[in-house]
Parts: sequence; structure tokens; C-alpha cells
Amino acid sequence: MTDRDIRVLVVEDEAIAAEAHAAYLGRLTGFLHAGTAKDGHSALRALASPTAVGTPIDLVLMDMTLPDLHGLDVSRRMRAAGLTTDIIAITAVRELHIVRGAVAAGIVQYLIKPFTYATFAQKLMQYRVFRQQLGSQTAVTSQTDVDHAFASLRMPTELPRPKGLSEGTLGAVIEFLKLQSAPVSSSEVMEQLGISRVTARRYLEHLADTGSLHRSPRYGTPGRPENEYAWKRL
Amino acid sequence: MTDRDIRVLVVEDEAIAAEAHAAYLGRLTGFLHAGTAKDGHSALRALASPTAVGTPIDLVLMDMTLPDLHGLDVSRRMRAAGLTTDIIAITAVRELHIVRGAVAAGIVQYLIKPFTYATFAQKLMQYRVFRQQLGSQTAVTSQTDVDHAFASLRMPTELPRPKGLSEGTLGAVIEFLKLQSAPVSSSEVMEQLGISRVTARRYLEHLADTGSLHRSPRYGTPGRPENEYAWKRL
DNA sequence: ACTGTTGCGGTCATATTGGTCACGGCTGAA
DNA sequence: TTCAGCCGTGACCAATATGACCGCAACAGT
Repeated sequence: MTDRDIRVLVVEDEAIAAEAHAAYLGRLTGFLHAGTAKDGHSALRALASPTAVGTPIDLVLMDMTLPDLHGLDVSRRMRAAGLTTDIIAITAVRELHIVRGAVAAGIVQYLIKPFTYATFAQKLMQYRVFRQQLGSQTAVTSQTDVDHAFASLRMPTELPRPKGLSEGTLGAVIEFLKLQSAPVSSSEVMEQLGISRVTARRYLEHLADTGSLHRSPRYGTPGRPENEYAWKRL
Repeated sequence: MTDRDIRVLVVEDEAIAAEAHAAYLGRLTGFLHAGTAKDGHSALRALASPTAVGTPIDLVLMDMTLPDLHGLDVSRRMRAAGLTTDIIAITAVRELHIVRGAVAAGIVQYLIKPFTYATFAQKLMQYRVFRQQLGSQTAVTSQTDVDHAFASLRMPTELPRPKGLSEGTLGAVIEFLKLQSAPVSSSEVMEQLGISRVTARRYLEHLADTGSLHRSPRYGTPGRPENEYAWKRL
């Protein structure tokens, strides 16, 4: 458990995505792509008879939307069968009860599609640290040990942002936008957050460019049309 | 889910410990002791028929060593029955495979006996924050949201102090911050404590990273925004 | 209907200020 | 004495506000 590669089963019905995940795994040291399952039942079979995919599986990259079973169901059946294999959920579904269910099913990480290689790598590295911390000893000795192991799993990741944008301001803008029911202009963001119009616009444009925001011009008033922005909720 | 008290079922065979847990719960705002189960089967019964203990249970404080079933078995049977109720494990057992099994069973916190009220309160408060973050919206909108929610379960227990930080200075900074009613900038900490701005920042950043401090940029003046820090009171 | 005017927001360059980094010195312990 | 750890210094970097200028649409007057 200490030094051996972590054997990973990819559960994903779309071939392209499955290959992408496998390729990502190949770029990471310490991980071994042990196999791929295209639906829930074959995943369960593969896990039940380890020889089918070579060796015992340590980790499952589980897509939530599968042709036969929901990923959560697969996870629950694994638990019911006594399997304690760790699971990382990979999904485009953002519904709250899915997240809650995933936590209850004992998933260790939750990855939202689409994700970059950097995000993927970060999550898996965190899992590796978690595994090493728990694996370095036969018995945990203190509350602190457990806390540290959990902390390595649950450390928030800072996704890369272009130059000129600070984390604090970006967070403030996002927070503000989420609270708004109607689209807002850069001027409104300016006066509500107490920042300059130029700064507000830089962040709004960035969020719009990265797809988090919906942007449309607002006509009807004299002057150059003003862009209005709305948080894109799924 | 948002404002209602979190209803807690205590699963513990020793009467004294069960009463202690209930008493601890009473001291915490936002939590309601909904009932006590003395063994695994009665716990499962209580969860299956919510009226037995009054109302649907939100959280289970689960002792691992029970007379009839192991706490992990109870958790697994809950999952198998489709229950997504959150579980906090309370145990004196420190064996590694128990911890691993607990993670797989979807427990959200792991408390090692004996523990102080402070530790108990901290874990439950963290759980409450986690619940609020996921409950404040019907759908999570980004990877960051999930990360932050998970991070709430992370321990703000001080990780081993990074190099460059001394015990004495850290204590002084914390002392100073606790006295402040308004947020302070690193410059203010500098002149009040007589240390350099760089040093002040080192400590402030560390405290902010470990979650003890709230950090936000201060706008309105030209130049790069100045960060202001405030002690985060529980 | 066409055209000039007006008003407002987008855009850009620049000044300003605090954050960041690397290095060096000081202090205490082995 | 040496070494590690903590702190200060100064140069550089990054994020912001400001103000001048530009572009576009509405409006009014011809």
C-alpha cells in the first residue's frame, strides 16, 4: 500500500472521455490505469472479480451518468457488497442532492466536468497524500492524525487565474453576482462593491470569457450600450 | 434545511457517555438532541421510522463499539437502505482499517475518544457550516463551491507551523487580533506590535490560510488594494 | 428622412500603493 | 563555533484608481 502504484478503474460510458481520463492518469506518477468499465454492471463485475482487470482496484473514477445504473447506485452497491474501495465522482451533474448523496456514499472527491488537467491532477494528488498519510502507520495515534488526513482530502484548490485578477476580488464579484436575480451592469457592481468601474469590468469580462457569466448589451438609454452580466445558473 | 435545528440521533450503549453527548449537544446552538439509541438495531429502527424519535434525523453521532453490531455495519446498512443521513463517528478505536472503512461509509467527521467539549464543539460547528454551504442553494454552480463545502469539514487545527513563524510572535498577533473590533491591515499590526510589515503579513497570511482569520481586500484608494484581517469568531 | 449633437459607457495609459521575493544579519541552541 | 531558524531591508511585482479619449446609440433639429 505504501509504494505500489495506485490502481485505478475508470467507469465512463463515453469512449472519448474514458480515453482522456486514462491519458490523464498516465501523466501522473504513482497511478496505474487498471481498466475501464463502460457501465455500472460491468464496473461491479470488475470490482468483484479483480483478476478480470488484473489486480485489486484501489480507486474508482466514477462517472455519475451511466447507461444502466446511476453512479450513486453503483457506489451504494459497492458499499453494500462490503467494498471499501475509494471513489472519486466525475460528473457534469451539479444538483445538490447528488452531492449530498455522494458524500453519504463515501466518495472522497467530487470533480465537476468539464475540468482541466490541472484540476484533475490536483484532486488525485490530494488523494495520494491522503492515502500516504493513512498508510504510513498501522494505527492512527491521535485526533490530529485523522484531522491531517482528512485535511489533505478537503483542502480547497485554487484554480489558475490570469494576471491582473486577485483572488479576493474575484470571489467578491462572484458572491455578489450570485445574489442578484436580475442582470447587473458594471456600474452597479462598481458602486455595490466599492471598486472602480474599470476593475469591475475586468472581472466581469473575465468571468464572461470563461463561461461563468452571460453577457448581453442593454439598449434603450442614450449613450453607448451598456453590457449587463448575469450569473449563468444551470 | 436552512434554519431549522439539526436533529441529532445519539447512538451509544454506555448511558453515561450518551448523556454526556446529549448534554454537549444542548450547549450548542443549532442542534437538537432528537433521541438516543443503545444499540445498532434500535438505531436502524429509529432511523427507519422517524416518528419513533420525533422527526427525521439529520445527523447521527455513531459510536463504533456497540453491543450487537459494529458502528461501521450500522452505517453500511443505513447506506444500503438508501439513507443519506450524515454520520459522525465517535470511537476509541484507532485502527487504520476502521478509519478507512469509515471514509468509505461516508462519515463526515471522525472523533476519537476521549475528547474535550472544545473538540466536540469544533467538529459539530464545522459540520454545521458544511451543511449551510450546501443548503444555501439548490444546485452548486462550480467546482469551487464543492471545494469550499468540503473544506468546511477540514480541521482548522494548526498544521505544523511553516518555517519562519515563531510561537511567541504568533501568539502576540493572535492576542492583538482578538482585541480588535474592526478589521485591521497589516500596516496597523506592524506599527502596533512593532514588527515589520513583511513579518506581520507572514503571520496574518498563515492565520488566514488555516481558517482562523477572515481576509478581504480594502478598495477605494488608488494603488494595489490593502488586505484587512479580522479574527473569525465561532 | 437625414444629420449633427449629446450623453454615457468602454478603452487605454499612467500614477500609486501594497504585496511578494530574495537575501543577509541577528540570536539562540547544540 | 557552527548551524538553523526568525526577522528586517530593499528591490521588484501586481492590482487598483484616475482621467483623458473613443465609440456608439438616442435624440432633436433641419
